[in-house]
Amino acid sequence: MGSPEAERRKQILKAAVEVFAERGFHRTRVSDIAKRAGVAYGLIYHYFESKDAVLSSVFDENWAVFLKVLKEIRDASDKRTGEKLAAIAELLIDALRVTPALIQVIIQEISRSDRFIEAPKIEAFQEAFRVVKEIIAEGQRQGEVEADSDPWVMAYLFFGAVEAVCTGFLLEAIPCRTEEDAARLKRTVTRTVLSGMLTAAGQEKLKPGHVG
Amino acid sequence: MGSPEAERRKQILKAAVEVFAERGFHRTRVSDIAKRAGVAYGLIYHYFESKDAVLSSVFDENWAVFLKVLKEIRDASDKRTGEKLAAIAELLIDALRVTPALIQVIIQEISRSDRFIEAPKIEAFQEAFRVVKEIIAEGQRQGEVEADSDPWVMAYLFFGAVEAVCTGFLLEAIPCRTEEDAARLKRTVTRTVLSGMLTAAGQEKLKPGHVG
DNA sequence: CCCATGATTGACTGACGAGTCAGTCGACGC
DNA sequence: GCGTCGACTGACTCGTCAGTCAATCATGGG
Repeated sequence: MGSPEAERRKQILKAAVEVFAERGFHRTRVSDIAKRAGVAYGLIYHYFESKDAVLSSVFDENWAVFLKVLKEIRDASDKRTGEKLAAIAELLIDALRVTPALIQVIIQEISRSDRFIEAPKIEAFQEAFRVVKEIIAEGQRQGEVEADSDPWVMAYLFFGAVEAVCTGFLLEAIPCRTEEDAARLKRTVTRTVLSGMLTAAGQEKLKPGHVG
Repeated sequence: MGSPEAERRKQILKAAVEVFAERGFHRTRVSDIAKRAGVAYGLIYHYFESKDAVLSSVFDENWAVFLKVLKEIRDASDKRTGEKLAAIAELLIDALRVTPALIQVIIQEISRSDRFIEAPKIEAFQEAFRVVKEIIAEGQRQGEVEADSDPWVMAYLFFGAVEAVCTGFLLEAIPCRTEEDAARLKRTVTRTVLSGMLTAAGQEKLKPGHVG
């Protein structure tokens, strides 16, 4: 369970994610976070430098985990390119169903928003894109991905498509409550996005359902 | 050129788009807009109800134009599904090159951001998605688009992919300064995204370069 | 039992910036 | 010339938080 200090910290971050998702970062007051977490106003400043730092921590700590998994997928030698990309899409769709508020905060308050333009967050985002680009570029070398498209652009297309689905879900335009919803969504996303990127060779031997 | 009043209004909106793109909506003060437009602070309030109303006008007026073109594309009886979707992608990529600041503001400050969750903007966005969905659904009826994927989800995938490319450009990760850049980008986007959605039949007779 | 250390509290302050408004200026009709 | 009307000005007001800090409480060690 970690030290009681670490628990308090988590408790505050959890509350912050909730209220950020509900009202947006700018409209939530620090007092809202404190109220939701059941702690005094001032305590927030015992654990965090500023309101911005709270949002930053939400992002940094979760994005690091995401990046780690992303790199594991990239380096999995037993997976083909299509499977790797499908795994990423599935990872994100699962995350969406399990922790929608967190995904919403990351999408709405960080990837988007003026804050975006700020320094180290861009770098963190780019790193994820870079990993996807590397998977795609490797796939091109293996003849599994269309060779004459820019892997950077494809990486953006891939991420963007998945992100849009997340947004659609958050807007309640795309249902994804149940396992079945999620499975169907994964199938549509992987089939549509991947079959546009993979060559015929790249589509062989994929698990049924991934493409086709 | 319109009445001098209308010109003043445009002048303020133009300045607003510029500073919103540079600093983000929340970080720009009304005085920044006034300074950039070369008018007095108070004049902003002669033409607009509030700072929010300025952003709202930026969106409303430009989105209406976009929607109009979108519907024309949908209703063009001389175009096949693939061509229609390609036309939309090309429209957006051109807009990106011609008015990057405007696109940035629409993406960052409206489609994203907490503001999003607010009332009539969602509806406006959904309307665009709906038009794309209608194009796709019609394509499915014609046998030009994969029949067993949800047209809504595909519409989101399509838009999201294009939007991500715009974001990549704004981040300077994807170059799109010259005509050649734009042409290459259009080709990659249409080829990748469309070939994932279209059936073999739907890919026949497309202009070379669109898919393939 | 007492003190020290650090978590915890919440009333308070100070800055910032949206929106107001009393007044100026220039054009135009009479 | 003179008055009116509306564009235009920018100093000021006023609410809203982010962030501070002095005081309190819980603990564990001596």
